[in-house]
Amino acid sequence: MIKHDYHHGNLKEEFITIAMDFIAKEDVEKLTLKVLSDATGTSRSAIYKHFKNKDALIETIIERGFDKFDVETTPNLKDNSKALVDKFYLTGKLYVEFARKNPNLYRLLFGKKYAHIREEILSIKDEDCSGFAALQKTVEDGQKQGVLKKEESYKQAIVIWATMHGISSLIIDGFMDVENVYEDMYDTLFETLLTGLMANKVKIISTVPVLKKLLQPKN
Amino acid sequence: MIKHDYHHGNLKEEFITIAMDFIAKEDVEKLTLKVLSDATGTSRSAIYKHFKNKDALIETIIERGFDKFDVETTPNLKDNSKALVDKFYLTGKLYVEFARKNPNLYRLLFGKKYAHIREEILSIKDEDCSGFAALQKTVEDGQKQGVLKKEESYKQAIVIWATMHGISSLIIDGFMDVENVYEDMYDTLFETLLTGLMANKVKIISTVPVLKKLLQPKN
DNA sequence: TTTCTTATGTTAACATTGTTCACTTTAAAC
DNA sequence: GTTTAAAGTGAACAATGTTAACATAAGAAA
Repeated sequence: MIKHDYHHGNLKEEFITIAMDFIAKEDVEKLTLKVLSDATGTSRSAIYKHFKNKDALIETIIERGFDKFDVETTPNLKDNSKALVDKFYLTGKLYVEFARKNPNLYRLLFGKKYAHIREEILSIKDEDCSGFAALQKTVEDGQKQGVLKKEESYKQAIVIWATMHGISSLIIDGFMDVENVYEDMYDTLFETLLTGLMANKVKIISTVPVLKKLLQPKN
Repeated sequence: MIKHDYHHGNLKEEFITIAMDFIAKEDVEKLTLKVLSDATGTSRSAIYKHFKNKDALIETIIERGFDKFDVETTPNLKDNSKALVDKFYLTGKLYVEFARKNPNLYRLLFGKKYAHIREEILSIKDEDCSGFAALQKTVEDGQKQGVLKKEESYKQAIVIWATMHGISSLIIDGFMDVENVYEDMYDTLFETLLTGLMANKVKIISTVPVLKKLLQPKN
């Protein structure tokens, strides 16, 4: 007679941890209930005592994922000790680096497959707390300071996001072999973006080397 | 005794057609062998007489998909009757519109899930024929004409692609409700991109209204 | 302490998935 | 006309998510 460990303790949290660790290494598609039951030493149906179904676990993963994403990226935007363009530069870099370091999680958060779950989560969350809201607010600050062109802030924010999302996706989905030239690529991308967004006649201050060079007055 | 239609005729091509039609409406993930067998009135294993496995069918779909994509987008880049910036503007627009009209196919072509199949296909195809090569060449033309900044053409091409891929992905993956303001959004995006890429001192000609306005000399 | 209830686990079973295998039928080559 | 290979069939497999009936353990109630 095999002795079973009933009442594992904190099995629910353990499922979540294992799932997140798994996604850190492999694609969400490969995360099966068997993976979870094997890792916890439970049966394949044990999870249903803690989650309604697999999607409910995924939902939790997405929530945690967005928390992690927010913690690693948005604080920069709100750090007013930094020059405005530097905030954009650094936050953008952190964005791309998050995607590079957590490709499977990034795809889970920003891909199509679980869009229905994401939308449910984001509709509940306070919209003003989202990263995009912080981005848009920073764009508005930039316009007030005369650094950015006067334009609908929503549209400018989308342009910035699309740029960062684009380069991140190309990298993690296998279209670029940029392990080495990644920083160089990012600088070119950001220079182009910032140049396109900037207003003309204002002196802009930055402490980021590549931006200093870009922003120094020409002829 | 049921009479079976042995030797269907062109079942292989029919599988491909049905699969492409399916993807035009629903996500690749929902394309099962049962869908194909039901639609053709065959058994679920019939497909194995024409394709090694499901992935082999997907491979064919991806090949056809890239053909379709190339036909609908790249010819513009090679049309030298158009002004250079207009080529970029129009091709970019066609790119985003392709994604909007064929979201499931776009995701299949440019997503991660079947990246291994895509890479196999693209490694066989003549690289110089790819859309990216055409883009890079146009970038080089732009530099020669003094329209674009002198910069590594590869990097500039990546910047353009990332921008278009980013906005396309955001739209089709459910982050923007731009059914109405889509053209407006694209114009803003393109203006920003072009402004960032342009060289300074050259008069640039365009017949696209929004670009005319952008390019007319200021101050 | 004993009993009851509920949370939390188990096993067995199901439909659906892609896939393989032995078999059957048809078309065409000889 | 016979043979052969191409192109279909159905049964079976393992893996998937899921459900249902059952088992156990922990803690509240007696």
